[in-house]
Amino acid sequence: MSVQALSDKKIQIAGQSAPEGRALQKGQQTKLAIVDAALGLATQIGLEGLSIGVVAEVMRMSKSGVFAHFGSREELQISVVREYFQRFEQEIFYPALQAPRGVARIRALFSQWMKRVAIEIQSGCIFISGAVEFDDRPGPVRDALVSALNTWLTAVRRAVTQAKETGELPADADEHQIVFEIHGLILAIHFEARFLKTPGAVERAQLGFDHMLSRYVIPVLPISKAATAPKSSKARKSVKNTKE
Amino acid sequence: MSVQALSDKKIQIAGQSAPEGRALQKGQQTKLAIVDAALGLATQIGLEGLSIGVVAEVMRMSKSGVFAHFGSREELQISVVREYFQRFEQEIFYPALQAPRGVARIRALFSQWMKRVAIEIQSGCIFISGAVEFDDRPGPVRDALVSALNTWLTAVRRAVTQAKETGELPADADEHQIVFEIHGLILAIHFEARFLKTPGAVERAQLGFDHMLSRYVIPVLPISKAATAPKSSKARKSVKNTKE
DNA sequence: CGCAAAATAGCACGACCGTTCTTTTTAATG
DNA sequence: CATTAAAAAGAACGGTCGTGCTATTTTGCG
Repeated sequence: MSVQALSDKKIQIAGQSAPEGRALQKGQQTKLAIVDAALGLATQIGLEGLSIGVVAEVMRMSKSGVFAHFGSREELQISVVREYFQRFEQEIFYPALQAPRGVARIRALFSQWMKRVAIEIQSGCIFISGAVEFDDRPGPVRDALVSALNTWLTAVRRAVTQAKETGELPADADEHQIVFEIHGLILAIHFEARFLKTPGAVERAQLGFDHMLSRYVIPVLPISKAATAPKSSKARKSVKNTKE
Repeated sequence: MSVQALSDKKIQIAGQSAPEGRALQKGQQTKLAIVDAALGLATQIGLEGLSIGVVAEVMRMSKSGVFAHFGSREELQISVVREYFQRFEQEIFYPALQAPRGVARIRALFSQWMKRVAIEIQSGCIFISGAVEFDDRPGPVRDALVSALNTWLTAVRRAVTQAKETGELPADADEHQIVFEIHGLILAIHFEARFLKTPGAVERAQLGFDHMLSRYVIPVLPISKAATAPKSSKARKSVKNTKE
């Protein structure tokens, strides 16, 4: 059975419960456990450092046992990227949605992001290590990484756009520029704290963020703070398309 | 002969010309060529991706022929890091020294740095990829990277300090904070341009830099622009300790 | 040229890698 | 409980890796 066929089977199973009504608890269950273990490893040693042998060792399984769940190492890596993104969503994006639209939500997003980064100073970030590892290595893993990153950055950009709509940020503010600078601060934390072990990186990023925002935020409230632009809002889901 | 003994011999040769007056042109010459080839490879595939076999292939040499020059892969990696740093100095730091002390030199440093980064969008930066690869992998390679990076960042920080001394930046400006933000912009270029292939990253970094500087720069000149603080200046060399 | 040392090549080793094929064990259903 | 498919293990493959040996070639000097 080829890798393609194996992959198709997985999709089929996941797609419509089971081919002949069979339950399939154990398989999916251990697969999730493998991805979890692989994710833990990948944050430390990177996606490229991830080897089936090491994952099998951690899982106390045979190499072929692990392999059978994915059909290829690449598929395992992609599963890890997807899982990482989901947790990213869960831990950063959704909590920030509780803050009201506008600058408050931008602050919440940055705050949550930094909270996560502070943890990742010890464990590492797959998006950052993956970006370096797959800089110029085309393929599905790179595609998965780019897709996840773009989705995330787009979500942050949308929060900035909303702050323009609420009137807290000037209409000519460039959301791409703002997110670019925010991203830079996050990357600098990783670099200085995780690699150089320089203390105070998180505080410096926070300071840089405050400086940057204060450059944009309109101090006096225009007409009414609650006068948000209504705008059309289609049904949305996940980070990519969100209701709120 | 052990790796240690081999390494000692190299040091001895490099240290005092030759053990018995022998000339050693060819060896050093090909060694430099190997490092050059390895550097070119490392910028693309990273220091970890660097294998003696691939280097040998590029050099049209045997693996053992390449190996003999370094005694270990690690030593080859360290040589690459050192060479990269020297070129970094040469292409960014020294040209920027032609600008007068103060904000002008900070601008020159950032400009040269960005010019280099713009090229590295295609080729890659060993400092960035190395930082990710050796995040939490102790050893001499990591040490070499950290040392080079700290030297460089310290040099940039010193330029900021000088701008405070010339009175162009306020005395309470935090050079570490400023360099942190500059570094973030550079990292964001790499991420967005090299990985995400987002256009306009260089321009965004330049804009972010201008914004940041304009937040600090004192618009009206205090007393006299030429009234620089004399300060004690010991003899200096290289990026680490520079006369000018 | 001839000779010694340096530079390079050749070869083999043990280790780990991803993957394939075959066999055994486990799990879920009738 | 028996049956059957899923899940996991086992073994082997070709490959690349860094490295250690030994042999050969090349280099530079008397």
